[in-house]
Amino acid sequence: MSARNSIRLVDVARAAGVHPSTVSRVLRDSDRAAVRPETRERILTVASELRYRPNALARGLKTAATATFGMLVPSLRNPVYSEIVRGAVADATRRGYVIVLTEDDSTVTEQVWDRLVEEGRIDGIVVASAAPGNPVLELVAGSRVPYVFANRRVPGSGHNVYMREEDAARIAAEHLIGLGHTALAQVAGPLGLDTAGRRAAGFSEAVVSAGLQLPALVEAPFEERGAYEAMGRLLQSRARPTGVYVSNLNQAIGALARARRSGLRVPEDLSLIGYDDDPLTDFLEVPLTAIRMPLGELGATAIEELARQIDGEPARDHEVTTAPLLVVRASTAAPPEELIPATTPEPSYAAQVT
Amino acid sequence: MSARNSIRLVDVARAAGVHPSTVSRVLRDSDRAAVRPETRERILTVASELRYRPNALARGLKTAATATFGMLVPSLRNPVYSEIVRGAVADATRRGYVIVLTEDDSTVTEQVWDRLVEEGRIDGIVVASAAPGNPVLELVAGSRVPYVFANRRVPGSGHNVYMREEDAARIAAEHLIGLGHTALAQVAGPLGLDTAGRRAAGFSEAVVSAGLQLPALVEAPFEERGAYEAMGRLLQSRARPTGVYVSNLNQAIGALARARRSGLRVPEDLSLIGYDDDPLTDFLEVPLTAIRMPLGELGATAIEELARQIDGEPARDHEVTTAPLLVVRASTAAPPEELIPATTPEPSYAAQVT
DNA sequence: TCTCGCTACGCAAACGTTAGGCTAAACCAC
DNA sequence: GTGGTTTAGCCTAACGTTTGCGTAGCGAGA
Repeated sequence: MSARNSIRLVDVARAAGVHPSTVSRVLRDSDRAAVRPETRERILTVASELRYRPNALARGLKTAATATFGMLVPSLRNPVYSEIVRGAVADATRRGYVIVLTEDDSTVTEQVWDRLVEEGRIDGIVVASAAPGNPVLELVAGSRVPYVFANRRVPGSGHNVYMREEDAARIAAEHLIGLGHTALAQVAGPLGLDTAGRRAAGFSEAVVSAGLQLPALVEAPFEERGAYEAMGRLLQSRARPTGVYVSNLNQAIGALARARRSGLRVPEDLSLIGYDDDPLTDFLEVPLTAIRMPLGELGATAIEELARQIDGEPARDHEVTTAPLLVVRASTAAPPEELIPATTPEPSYAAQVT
Repeated sequence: MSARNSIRLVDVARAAGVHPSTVSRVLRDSDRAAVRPETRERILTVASELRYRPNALARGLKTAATATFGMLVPSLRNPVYSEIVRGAVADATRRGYVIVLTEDDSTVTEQVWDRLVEEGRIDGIVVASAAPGNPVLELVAGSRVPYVFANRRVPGSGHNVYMREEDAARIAAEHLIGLGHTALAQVAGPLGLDTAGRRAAGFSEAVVSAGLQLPALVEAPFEERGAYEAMGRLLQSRARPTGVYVSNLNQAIGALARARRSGLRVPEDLSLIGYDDDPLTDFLEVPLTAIRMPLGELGATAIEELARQIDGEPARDHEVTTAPLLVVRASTAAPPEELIPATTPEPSYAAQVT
């Protein structure tokens, strides 16, 4: 048992000449408790003079609330999740919560879940690592801790906080179409992942509803090498696309590398539009036109929904409605053949050029 | 007070027909307690059948230990800190700890400190955001929670976990010198920061001890724009350098942009070597030769030192001795004039080419 | 004067563990 | 058979809060 140094409630009570319960009431109930203003004042000043801080464990034990949230992310290497975490941490801090963060690499999922949820360390949990087959799905179902699936939805769960992936894909499609491209394709992420699936569907739908052919789609893992190979397949196909939407930053980088190695100039021969904006993309070999998503807001909204559930409100889905932002850089331009239709106006969503 | 659903110690005790304290002893003391193997077995099976998990708050209240560490990082946007956090989280998980993560943006430092330390939520804290004037320095001094300064040292604290920044800078210097450069310079970070200062000193020292002139040094903040301008100043100086060491990834990117805009070819006219490796640097306009640091190990070592302090051992400094790794890419080459000395061998540290 | 109803606080029992001390039985040697 | 030592497990008091309930004291109405 380590050193117990700090001031306790009873110390404040003694110093103020009242019973501990009165101190607790003054400190908790704000001004609803029946206590003389004079007494209240005395307690308050004594508490602050002694620099009293309530012990979180004792309080938590009594109230069954820890003021702590858990958060599971698939990887901190991915700046997308760093940004979501930032938003969540900031919002949690504002609300008086702290966040326990773990990388959910599935070798430790269950162990970490026990430690956080079953041992009562947290009041709620943000799961950003949901994917088909992840054991966390069963764990969530078998418990009654407040929870939220962030970014990656779990269909039917009613606990999803997500962004407008389809909109993002549509904006990408419209950007390419607006530039005059008609031969479009996409490098998609693993379609089993909710986000990847929605981006892919959104892109296809936007292209088709513009009257163009269903764009070719190649599925690839969310990293450079997979997209490099996927891009290779796209470029070898008979109907070589002039505009390609790539579903993730790392993929975009791999795709860019492949285009270069195929001797294609970007954007002169091939337009590339990516997803997941990052400051670094400004400095790529070809600065990447990309869609910037409201990631911080996603994280904050996840926390907000947890707070709602803790307030006793029923869980619900949240769509983060802040519009995805088209950031036009150098990787997109008109297609090589001059096929630009006369009256295809640039769409009217917000666009920022950096 | 929210729902109390889970199995408690007394439930296990009742089911096993023993006193709660016996259950506690069996579960805690492993095999040192005086309890019949038969009884122990019964308790163990009952506990696991009921899926008993001890309540962390109650246990923590009693033992004054939370199995939780706090961690303060300056920014999660910086992948360097993401990587340190990854290492720390992984090691903490292995040791049975969880990590509460916060971005220390100094508007909330004190509030977060109170919440974590003064309210007794954590057993120790990793401070990766130490910088002169940061209020956390006083808070640490005024408390007796176990703590570690990671990455950025606080001189004289005896609680530092840090990497061989000087070595990294020396390796960079030797690489440039080995290529034949004699006109060297560096873009340094804010010299008040421990890491930046050591990198700068290490570079200068290595250059001077190779018999070359003290290299020019320009100080700039750790971001693209500052380095862009710093690089401008370097390039305008009379003795324009042919080899430049840049102290941080973002700075390197800014420096690269500036070189390009000055019409200089990298590496033909100017060699650039950076710090802080990142997968993305492979795909920059000019893939960046850089020094890769053992960031994950740094994070893990910080946790290890916290564990040591908790075991009652006196705090001490740790140098992460894993050698910085030179990753040679395309941004460094021999200087434009053929001045390569005949017998300057490439230094013998580990080098990886990607 | 007696009750009633406030006001302002005290009392004590929790919350779920852990750990020091104790006791009863069993064992051993004499 | 007695006394001393183990062995195996129970009893109880914490850890620092919160909170339902109890109750003095007081003024007011009858």
